[in-house]
Amino acid sequence: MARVRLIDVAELAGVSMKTVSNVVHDYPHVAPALRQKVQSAIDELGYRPNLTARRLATGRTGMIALAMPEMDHPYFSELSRYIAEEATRRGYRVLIEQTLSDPVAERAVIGDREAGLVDGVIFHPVQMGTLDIAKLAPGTPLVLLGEAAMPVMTDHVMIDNVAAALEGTQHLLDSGRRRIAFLAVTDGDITGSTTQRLLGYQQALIEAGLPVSPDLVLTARKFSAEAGGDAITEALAAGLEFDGVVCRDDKFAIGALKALQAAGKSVPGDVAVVGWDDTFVGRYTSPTLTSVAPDKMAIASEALSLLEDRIDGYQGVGRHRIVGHSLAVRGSTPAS
Amino acid sequence: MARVRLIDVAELAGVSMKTVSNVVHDYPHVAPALRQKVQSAIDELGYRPNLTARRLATGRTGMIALAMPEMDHPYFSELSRYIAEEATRRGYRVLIEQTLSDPVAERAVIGDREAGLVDGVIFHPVQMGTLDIAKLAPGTPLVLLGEAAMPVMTDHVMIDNVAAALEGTQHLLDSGRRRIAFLAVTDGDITGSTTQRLLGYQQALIEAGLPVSPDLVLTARKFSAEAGGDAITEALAAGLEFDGVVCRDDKFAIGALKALQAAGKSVPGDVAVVGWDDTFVGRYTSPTLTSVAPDKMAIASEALSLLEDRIDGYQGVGRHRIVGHSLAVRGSTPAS
DNA sequence: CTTCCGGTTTACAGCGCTGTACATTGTCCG
DNA sequence: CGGACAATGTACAGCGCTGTAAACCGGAAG
Repeated sequence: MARVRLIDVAELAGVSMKTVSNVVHDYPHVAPALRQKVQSAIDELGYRPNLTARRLATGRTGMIALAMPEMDHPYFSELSRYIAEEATRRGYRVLIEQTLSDPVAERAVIGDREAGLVDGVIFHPVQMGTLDIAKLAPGTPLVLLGEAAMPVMTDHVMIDNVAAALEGTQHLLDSGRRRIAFLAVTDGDITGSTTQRLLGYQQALIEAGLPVSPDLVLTARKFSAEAGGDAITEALAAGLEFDGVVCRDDKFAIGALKALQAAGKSVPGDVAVVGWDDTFVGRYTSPTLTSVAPDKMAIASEALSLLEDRIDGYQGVGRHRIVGHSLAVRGSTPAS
Repeated sequence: MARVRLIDVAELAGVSMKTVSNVVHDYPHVAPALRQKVQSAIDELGYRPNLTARRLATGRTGMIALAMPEMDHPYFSELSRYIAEEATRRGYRVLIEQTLSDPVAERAVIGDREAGLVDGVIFHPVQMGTLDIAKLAPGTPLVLLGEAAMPVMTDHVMIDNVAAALEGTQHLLDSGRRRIAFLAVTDGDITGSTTQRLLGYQQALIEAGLPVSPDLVLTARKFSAEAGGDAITEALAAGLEFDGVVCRDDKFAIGALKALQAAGKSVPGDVAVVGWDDTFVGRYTSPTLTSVAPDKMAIASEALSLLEDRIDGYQGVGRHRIVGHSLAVRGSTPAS
């Protein structure tokens, strides 16, 4: 079962290696008869081109890296799916790179000690600032995902967080809610996401002529459903009154749902809840979860198309694509 | 920003390419002074080895492919995470290959037209039989995941489905349930999983001296939460009585939970529910979901270690590893 | 009949790295 | 002081493929 090489095929067919290569690549100027003969030789030997060698010769790997915090976070796994599909469509393979939000791992993703592995990188940073990123990756084609503030030299895809938060909050206002909490800011949260979402939330309140009360902006220990639930429980225990919650994250929303029910509050009767990311889980909580829904498919296709430009040699300044979002209205908010 | 090559470093340091290579690889027999000099040259030029070239020279790619039906199915995304972590630990990178349960895509995974891309493949087949697989991949190091019936030539990792189903059913029996349904068999389900789980379910009933009633084995249209829920709703409408449900899948269980509640049944009061796979979602349903919990981390590490053997040249017949499982008891079943 | 031309095909030099075989140097004994 | 041996270092041939430049060939044009 020794590997069959191009030259083996060439010898069997009695032609040069290059001709075989041309047949493999469907190069048009090959005489039909020869093409036929070469093809049979290929079939007979079961020849399969060695991609590594091809890569070394062409300098292209046909692979992109997808670097995300966690494969099994619903938002990222859903996004990965679309990116994998879009990449396949465009003829790329996807290498996964799980950073687990670790700064060292994030740095490794782009400042990798090795090179020539992938043609480009799609990266959802958590810890790294855009400046670090730009410094480490001056050459690599790169597209950033998420809410990192406008990088200067790097392409970037996101949704309009302010507008989305505004709409989510508005949805609660429309159904008559007046005391709406925001869940939550987190210590050490250096992502811009929270800030922007909080901004949209405040803007909606202001537009409705309502006061923006700092009490209503809750704080959570960390990013998890439990921590979100605890924040709600504590707020309730402290006597805070609210009839709606806008969450920066479905995980927080799920925690909130549980905590509210545990405290005897009905959802959405007493308190309505809006989540964020429209993940799979929200369809199976009870009640089901109303959630801001980024257009994940659009994120995937925009990211790939920006990346492909860069791979093809585009050198301009960072481009920023805002893709669409909507509000998936479900059981955790009353029909407005 | 031209690429820096090994030879550039060698020239700057005034040594041979191979010595630079030795320094890069921490080969022990290099004189400290020389090592130092080479290292500075590396740093000065910012040299980064070209992996593609290395691969061509060594014949090893340091990558494995992970082929799964869907990246965003909770079970698979959780498993992917562990596999990605384990692979990183062992120095491999992971290429994802999403089959979407499509027979053509599955075939492509192993019978790929190209070669030399990865050192090995971890594959969770859905459509392909083990015979097809063996035929297509006579040379590639390969490890199968899931319940494909004992492949002869291929390594394989799974949990003991019969035992796990038995335990899940027993758990319901222990709490006094006597009419336990199985959710569900599906038309065109050619996976062995359902069969084995059904077997364990029946065995538990027999051991408890209970009749095995075909009525209690429900049928679902397809694999989805909705279809699972519908099956329950229909059974209820047809007047079927049951006080427990063992589900072959968390998705079915989630659908069942919703359908039972919609029909006014309390869970676990009237009907207790056991799911399968212990996915993330089950922690956030209400009630939370008791579920058979395969040891996913063990699956990942066993799979990698079998695969590594094969990559290292092991040629024996297929080995079969049964890894552990447990029952994650939560709110959908009464404490027994 | 020769020339020219475009479509075909070939030979061969890399792509950047590593493994092998061999050369060199230094050290330790007898 | 010479020889044996280990420790270091080098030269160079590939790994399998593709790009380039050049050769080839049959027919249309002159």
